Amino acid sequence: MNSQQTIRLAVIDNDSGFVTVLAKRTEAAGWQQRTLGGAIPPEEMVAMKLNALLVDPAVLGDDSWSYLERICGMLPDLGVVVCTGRSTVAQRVRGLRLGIDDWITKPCHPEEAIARLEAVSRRRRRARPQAETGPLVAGELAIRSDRFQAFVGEVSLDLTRREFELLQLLADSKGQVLEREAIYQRVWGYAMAHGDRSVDVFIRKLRQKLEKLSPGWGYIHTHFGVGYRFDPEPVDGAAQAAPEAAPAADLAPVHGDLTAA
Amino acid sequence: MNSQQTIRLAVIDNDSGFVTVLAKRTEAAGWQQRTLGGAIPPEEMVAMKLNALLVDPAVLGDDSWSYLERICGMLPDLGVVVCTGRSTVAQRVRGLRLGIDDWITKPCHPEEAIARLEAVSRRRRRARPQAETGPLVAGELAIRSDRFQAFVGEVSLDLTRREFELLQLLADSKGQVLEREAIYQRVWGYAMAHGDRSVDVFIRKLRQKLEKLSPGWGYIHTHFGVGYRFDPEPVDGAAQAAPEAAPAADLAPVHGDLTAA
DNA sequence: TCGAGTTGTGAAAAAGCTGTGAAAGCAGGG
DNA sequence: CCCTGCTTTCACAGCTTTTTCACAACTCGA
Repeated sequence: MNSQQTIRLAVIDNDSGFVTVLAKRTEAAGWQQRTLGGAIPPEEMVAMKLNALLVDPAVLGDDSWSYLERICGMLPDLGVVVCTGRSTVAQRVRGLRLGIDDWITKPCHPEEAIARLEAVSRRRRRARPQAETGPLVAGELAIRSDRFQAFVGEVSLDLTRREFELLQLLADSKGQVLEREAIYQRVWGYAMAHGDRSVDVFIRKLRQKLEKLSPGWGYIHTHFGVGYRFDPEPVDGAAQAAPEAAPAADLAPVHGDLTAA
Repeated sequence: MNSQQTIRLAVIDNDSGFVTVLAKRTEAAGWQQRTLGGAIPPEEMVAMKLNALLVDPAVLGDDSWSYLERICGMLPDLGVVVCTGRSTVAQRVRGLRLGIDDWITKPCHPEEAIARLEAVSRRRRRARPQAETGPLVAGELAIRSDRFQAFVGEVSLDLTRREFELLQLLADSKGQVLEREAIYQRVWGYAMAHGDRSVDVFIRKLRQKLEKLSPGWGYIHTHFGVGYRFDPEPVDGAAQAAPEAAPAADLAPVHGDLTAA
């Protein structure tokens, strides 16, 4: 299995130099990073589906402790790393006891911060292999990662592993256009050779299987010269009386979007 | 069940003062600590069922890196904390990348070391109080963990220990597809070597024994390229109903499972 | 409208996976 | 020390999936 799953990181810090450097490096590593100006409600964090959080309590103000405690309590899957200036042993111990995973002292090398974030989310992931994240619903489709399979109603699309991973990746970034290289990198796990058509071929297989079980819906859209975008929409064909099956998509906001404000 | 299960810690260090203080505190905290004079084979570590390891690579000699790598690779569930003297950022990053969970610099306060060890071995509190929930029933099968055995009616399947543990793991996650690596990790206790076929072989043995005492039921399903899924379903002896029509079990919502309660 | 560059398709070749039977290793009990 | 079960390893057959190819169909700018 792909061990290097992409990490979704949020940073709460106002040391712009540090944050910038960090952003550059995490991006190069293929992580998705979002910088926050300050504390945001735990609920929003949940929606962002983060793997890791790097935070300087100095910017949190007075009740940073209770905020951190709330975060750690409500997001047991989130790896939390504190990176701040001078601190006492007692403070660090208190933080770690409270649920924080690592505590780094500034100034620190961005590379080390990244390595520690990586270590922390590695451990978190291992501790809870596949949390009960309900199925991802899109159009008539239900994507269930506990089954490595997608369903229309009760019927399985009968996807192979790669097909499933591709579909999952696309659906995870619903609405976003993904370039072939990026898709290949994330599904296959290594760089795409020039001229490789694998992605196209698998897109076709997916479309075939989707069409067969869920005609009346268009799921995967081609962006010429760019890549593909997943966005379930009822096919506008006037002839289609079919799509009376409730588009459950809206009922289950399963996936928040990191890029969405 | 107690979420704070006692931690089994091993320490590889020769700073007797530090080790002694540490031992005193961990003992007070109810941990089981074992101090080792130097490197021991990863296999022995497996046997010790450790949760955490505190190690000063200085006492490991020259190939401390490869040793640590081996440990981290074979015992992914082990929390590894390095505690040593001066080090460069590059060394720390290398260590963390390699699988180490935390890296502390000496001199360090024992309390902080303990807090970090705790943070590192903190993991899901799985309230799996299999405290006599009675035998787990699936299809014609009754799995009785009190007997380390499965029965069809009164007849024992005559499972060996590994067979039983494998069956129990699968049945515990009924309906879920488990990957080989995950299965191996949880039944054998350490990471699966690439190309190891043990899981497949045991699946075959289970299938044989199940088939013999409970023909007419299919229990273990193969997911090509992924792993196996336990889901008892009556086998349609003659060419019967549609093959792909999902059995009722599949329709159940992903969350709560009434039969488990 | 033309042409270079892209994407969709079908099918064959190559690679990879799983089921199986059997032999080789191992550990505990006579 | 030998026996006896249990576990691991091996080699191979049969299948499934993935990759590769050659072409047709299509898009977009000149």
